[in-house]
Amino acid sequence: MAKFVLTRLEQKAQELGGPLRGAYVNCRLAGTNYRVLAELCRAVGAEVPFTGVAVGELLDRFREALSNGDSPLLVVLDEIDALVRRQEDDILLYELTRINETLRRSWVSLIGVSNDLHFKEFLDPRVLSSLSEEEVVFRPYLADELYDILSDRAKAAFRPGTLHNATLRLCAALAAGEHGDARRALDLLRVAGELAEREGVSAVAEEHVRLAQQKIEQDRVSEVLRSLPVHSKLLVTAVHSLSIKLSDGAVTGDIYEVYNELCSEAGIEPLTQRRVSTLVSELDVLGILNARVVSFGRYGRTKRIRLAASSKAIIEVLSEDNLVGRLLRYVPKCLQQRKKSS
DNA sequence: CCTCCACCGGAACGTGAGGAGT
DNA sequence: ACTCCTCACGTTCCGGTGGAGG
Repeated sequence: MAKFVLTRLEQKAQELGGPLRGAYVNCRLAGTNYRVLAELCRAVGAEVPFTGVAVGELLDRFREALSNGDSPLLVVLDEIDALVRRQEDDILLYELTRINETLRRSWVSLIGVSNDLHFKEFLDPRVLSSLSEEEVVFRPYLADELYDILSDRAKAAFRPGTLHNATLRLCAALAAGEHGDARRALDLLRVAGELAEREGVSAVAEEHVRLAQQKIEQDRVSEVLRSLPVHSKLLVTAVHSLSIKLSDGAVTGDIYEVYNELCSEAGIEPLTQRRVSTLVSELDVLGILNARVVSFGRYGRTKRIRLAASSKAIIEVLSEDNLVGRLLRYVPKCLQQRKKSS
């Protein structure tokens, strides 16, 4: 969205004869200060390597490339909160807000986009004050608005009569229920359309939308599972094999034990429990696992971990991996012992 | 009310890969 | 060839903690 406005703005500026350059960076995707800055450099035509140069050096190059051109630069930092979160190192934002003091012919405008309304609390006060901030809050789309957007697009993409009103309403309602994300609603409609087409039916029904929703989620999960590093795959395998016996979720200790067994079975050096703990948290965020801190009082405090992805998807995707695949049917020793003792 | 379990999760630090500049 | 950068991924160390049981 911000991207779209940015290109429109550039066009408009062109028409009016006041050149304007735009740079769009998604901070969460970029990941670090360095890479955000590197993208900004590229946007103004300075070639930089993806690693290897000091941040200060990048800043110099950025500054130089800017003062060579004489059109102002509009910088859009999407998901800017990702940049601010890891405290202490908001040098980049600080420098950006002060960069105009050293430029003569051009200047920089900064737009930060964030879904988190409170991210400003984490900002360095110096940054906050020099950002003569103007705040615009967009609320998420409501179902009705999504419906309007959808039916507008649908006119172009679907033949008349192939799309029921109720179908559109459902797409809009489902997407509004999540985060009011228009892209999500459009995806839903597109996939539902594809499903109906594959079935050879003439109209997209509500049922297709529900199927589409499932399919989108399944595809996402499979994709994530596939691209996981070995240790994470082993962890998922461990949780999976434990979930068969322990219906109400295993705890960190159990999982780490099984994970260790799997590692020696695969001939891999196991990671520390601390490391495993953060991997589990990451898998939680990705929606593969479900980890919740629980306390058993006297008997300690730990995380209860269970599968969030379907067992079917896990077996399907992980058997593609020839190292992890053959461990899927492995029955952990500690489970056998437990069966005897109970 | 205090203890103490079984971990949690922050912080600092180490290592090796990928690359620039000289 | 050598020094200097960043980043990803791990390890080590350690203070913190909810609540059952004494």
